[in-house]
Amino acid sequence: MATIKDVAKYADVSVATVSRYLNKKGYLSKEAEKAVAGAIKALNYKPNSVARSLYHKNSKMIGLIIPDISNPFFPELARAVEDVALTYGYTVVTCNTDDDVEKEKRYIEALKQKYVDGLILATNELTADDYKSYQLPLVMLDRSIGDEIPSVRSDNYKGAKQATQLLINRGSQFIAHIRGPKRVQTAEDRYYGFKQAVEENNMAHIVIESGFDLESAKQIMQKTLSEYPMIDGIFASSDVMAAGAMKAAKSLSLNIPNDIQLIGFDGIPLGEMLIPSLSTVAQPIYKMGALSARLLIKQIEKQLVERYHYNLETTLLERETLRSEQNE
Amino acid sequence: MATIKDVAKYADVSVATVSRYLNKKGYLSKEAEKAVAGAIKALNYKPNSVARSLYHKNSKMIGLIIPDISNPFFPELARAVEDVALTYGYTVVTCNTDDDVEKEKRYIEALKQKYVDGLILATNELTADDYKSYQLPLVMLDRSIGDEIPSVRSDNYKGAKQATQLLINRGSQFIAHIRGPKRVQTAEDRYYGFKQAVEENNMAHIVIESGFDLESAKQIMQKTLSEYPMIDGIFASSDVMAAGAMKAAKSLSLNIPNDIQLIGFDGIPLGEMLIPSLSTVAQPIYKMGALSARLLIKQIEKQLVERYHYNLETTLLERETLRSEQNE
DNA sequence: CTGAAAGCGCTTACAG
DNA sequence: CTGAAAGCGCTTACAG
Repeated sequence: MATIKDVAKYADVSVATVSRYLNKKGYLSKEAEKAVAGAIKALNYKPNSVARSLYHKNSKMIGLIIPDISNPFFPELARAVEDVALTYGYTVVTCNTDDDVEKEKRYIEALKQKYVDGLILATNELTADDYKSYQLPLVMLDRSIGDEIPSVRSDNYKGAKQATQLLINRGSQFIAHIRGPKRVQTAEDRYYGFKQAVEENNMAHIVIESGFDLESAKQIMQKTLSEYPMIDGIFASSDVMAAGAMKAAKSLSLNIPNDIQLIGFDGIPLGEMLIPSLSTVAQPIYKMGALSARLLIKQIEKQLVERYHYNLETTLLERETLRSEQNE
Repeated sequence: MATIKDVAKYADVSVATVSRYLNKKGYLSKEAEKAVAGAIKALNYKPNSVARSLYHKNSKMIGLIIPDISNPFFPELARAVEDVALTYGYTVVTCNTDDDVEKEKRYIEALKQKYVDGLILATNELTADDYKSYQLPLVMLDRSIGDEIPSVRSDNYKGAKQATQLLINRGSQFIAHIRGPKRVQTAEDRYYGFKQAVEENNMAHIVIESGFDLESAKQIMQKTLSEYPMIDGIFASSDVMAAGAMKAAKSLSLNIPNDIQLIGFDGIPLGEMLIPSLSTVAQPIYKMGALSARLLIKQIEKQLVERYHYNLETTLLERETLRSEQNE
């Protein structure tokens, strides 16, 4: 690979001149400009990013810290972050932490040693103080943690409340909420939205807790449906959990939506693939990813950040796991 | 952040000595060792990866080039690559090319400027010559391209043949194969496997082509099932396409597996979430990712690579879209 | 066993 | 408008 020295020699100027040309900084005579341009072309010269990094103490890389890319919520998010990053000339390094604090810390250390310019965090483990100690531009995705670190979330509370209300409007009389783990903020918010709606309507209900995976949701839902045959509506805290609930209902020969109406949360592609297709509270996943990337880059580039916290609207997607309006 | 100079000053030795300590190279007196260790601890010193990169012309980063992380085949692959990379101290940069040659080239250029150590390619666009011109350690994932570049694939031909044979054994009389685009090597291989099986059995069949997405598969399958009501078995070139076929059958009130048996390809988590759960030819996705990462790292570290080309076994997963053995 | 020096490929004050 | 020089934070021959 050609270096700036090779270009300078070829163009018969100094490396400083080549550098000025590259960065469009400082004065350059027309001749010098032409000579350098020619040399760059002739040698197929590309500036070395590592050398630039060393000088500038930046890397044009951002880190995306997520629990697990295999969880179907994250690929679209990751995709959005990458698309925006590419637009602004950044590269993204995705790190799967499996919700392991030590792993997360190690990853962040490694990234700092590489001069990453900033971090998007979609994990739940560290505290605001930990994060501040990194002295890096940051964005929290899907959670917030104090006022100082910008955050992008969707309105989990409101979406959950709407979903529950819809179940009620469509005639469910006894609603089960299968919620996610207590330590996960979004699971909490959704639970409170559910709670608000059932209480406002004085609705019979039950809340059960499960992991976010299909199998746990299926198991616990099977048990719950057997014990509480009066359940005729389910609000699941994620689409994958909803798929588990569908399996559970099927195994008990319960028909969806006739015997039980079902609504999930997230709006991942899976929902459409199910039969019946899954009604859900769709989060603007791509938008969340894109927005957090933009927020991060603004901070990195020291531009004005007008707003620090985003609570994005969700969309109710009525599909086949809900009875039609006529039945209201 | 502390630098090697700070450490040297603190320990009252030269930076060369600190460097020797860091790299466990060359002789070091016990005292020097102790002093340096103390200084590193006291200053919480971490070596700067960028400076190291500049000297060594490497980066401990590998690039993973895929069409689109949103395609459910890729997250698990990406996850495996990252897990193995982490083990060996590498960071992975995932790049989505959308099967766009220019985008792929730009990504690779950008990675080279950052001194990436090697590339895992799961894309279909460039030629062996393009790749060789990059002068980087390479592994082809899910395709192969000449003998010189190592490759990791699963045995698409054999898996497809087995799937088709299974459909036949279970009593299907007229089998449709919904295949992927011609330009995709895996789609071709699966098609040939299908072809071989139907020909060996003298089985009535039809082949239709579709994109790998749900919607195209559904549309074209709807049309095909209407035109060919005698179809009683479908082999889909991917699980997502199979989900589309399920939707199509459902829309025509056809029962799976009673009216039509169905088998997909890939073994992504989606298959289990469907109702009925999808029978499929499971690729060892995680293993493919892990193996390609190991192969790449071996090349990077100039270790002996015993084998260049891997054709991994698939596993037939019999689930609910196939009739039970009694019906054979 | 240890340090001074050169070099990896850039950028940017500084002097001219 | 342009070049020589110092510096970003490391590593490694080389000399002692």
